[in-house]
Amino acid sequence: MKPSIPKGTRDFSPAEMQRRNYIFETIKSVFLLHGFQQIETPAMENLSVLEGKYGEEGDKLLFRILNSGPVLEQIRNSKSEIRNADVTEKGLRYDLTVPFARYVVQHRNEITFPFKRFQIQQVWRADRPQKGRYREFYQCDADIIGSNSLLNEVELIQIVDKVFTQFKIPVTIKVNNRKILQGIAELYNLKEKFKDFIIVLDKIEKIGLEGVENELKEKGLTQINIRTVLIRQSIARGLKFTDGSDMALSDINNAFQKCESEVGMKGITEVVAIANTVYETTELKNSIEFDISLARGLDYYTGAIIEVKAKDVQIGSVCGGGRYDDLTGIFGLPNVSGVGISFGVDRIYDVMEELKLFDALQTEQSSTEILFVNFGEKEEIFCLKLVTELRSAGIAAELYPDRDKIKKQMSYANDRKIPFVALVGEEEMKSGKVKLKDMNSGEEKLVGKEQIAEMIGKK
RNA sequence: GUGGUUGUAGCUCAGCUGGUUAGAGCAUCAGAUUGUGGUUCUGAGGGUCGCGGGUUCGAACCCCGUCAUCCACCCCA
Repeated sequence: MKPSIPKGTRDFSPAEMQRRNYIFETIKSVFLLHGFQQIETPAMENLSVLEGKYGEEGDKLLFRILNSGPVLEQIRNSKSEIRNADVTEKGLRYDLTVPFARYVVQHRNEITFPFKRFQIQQVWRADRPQKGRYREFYQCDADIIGSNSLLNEVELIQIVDKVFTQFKIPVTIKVNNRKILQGIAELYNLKEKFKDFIIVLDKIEKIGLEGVENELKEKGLTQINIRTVLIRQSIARGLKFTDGSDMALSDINNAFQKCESEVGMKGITEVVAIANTVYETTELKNSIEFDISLARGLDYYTGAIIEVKAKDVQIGSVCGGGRYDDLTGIFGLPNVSGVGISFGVDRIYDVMEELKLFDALQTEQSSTEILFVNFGEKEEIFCLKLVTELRSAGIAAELYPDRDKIKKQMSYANDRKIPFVALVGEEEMKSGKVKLKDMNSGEEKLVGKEQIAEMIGKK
């Protein structure tokens, strides 16, 4: 049998893990710096928790877990009708936000609000794999729940900027607001079909405003309306703006005002407030861009939405998030608003590799600083004592476990990029010295055991 | 779910218009070097050519099917 792993999953070898850990640790340290607390939730959730939270497409991409045990046999043998719930009642988590909402409701009495939590775990999607798209991948989420303040949005933007600055990945932070999109939907008389509408609007960059309107018409989604004239001008002019210019925004705001779209105006106010606070308080290293076509597919967003795209790398977004006003409501805890962002570690990895950002990082070296060559029974005991001493002094040391040829043991040290090798044979044991070899220079020196730490630059 | 790409040694690939024992580099192992790696030299092992069927005197190569892979659409981290 040829061994293989499921479609869209990957093994991570030591070299990759070192790089991945660097990414995890960097993100984690920024989260901690901002006062977030870590939690974990189970890989699987009850389907009732997951279903209907991610839109129609999301439901299709849920990994469902087959019920185990006698149930399966029963189903196979039964001639009666099989209900969905008999076959599967659990699913792998699709993101970290929905399980978090479930967690908050379940633990509401233990939580002090506003609750700032972060979570670093895998999620699974039954998508077709392709570039930058996997069926199992990690998300690093930071959410603030139980606070309506827009300062939270500001903080998330700061975190995003900080993280990608540390990675040296140039990014564009795109922002928009679902309330603005709702406002536009109102002007187009599309209030009822909001979901369909934003999916079409999302394509504006590819097919243009006219393309969007044509597609809306084709789908019978729009009615000709004087208001549309007003809004289409504003949209066309305000597709994007960067770095604080709010010209285009005020344009759209005017349209909202004339048409009395309260949500729309609220959305504009929020975007402007967030932008102003960011610019007043923070020197961003990356550019922030208002993009009216930014929609995001997840159903639960209601306010600010954020998406981060790496410049010069085509890979979709590396980070995304937004505000959800009533995600906990479905689980029985209404009126709790939250905002969050999610970093896609696997895509960040791909981007860093493409931009050759790992080259500058020392990720190849083994953690072991010194290897003791194994010469035989007596030497083993002698060396093991030394190894133990070195370890208690905080030096990563190991003894080669088998009495293999020296050549093989040296190759082992070399392959693992262990910088020092200690050779202790009969002669050395007699003299109480250790022959220390620097693997980079090839130099060898006889030293006393108390000098080892010094020699390998640990003192 | 729709469209396309590619499947040859552990890895990366070559293999002419179908023609005899299917090759290379890297990796592995052994030796040159019985207390020394990374360099060099010598040698060795390793392949149902994704799988199944068909055409043919003859198929890695052509045809059909199937599976896998990667890429694009959709959607997304």
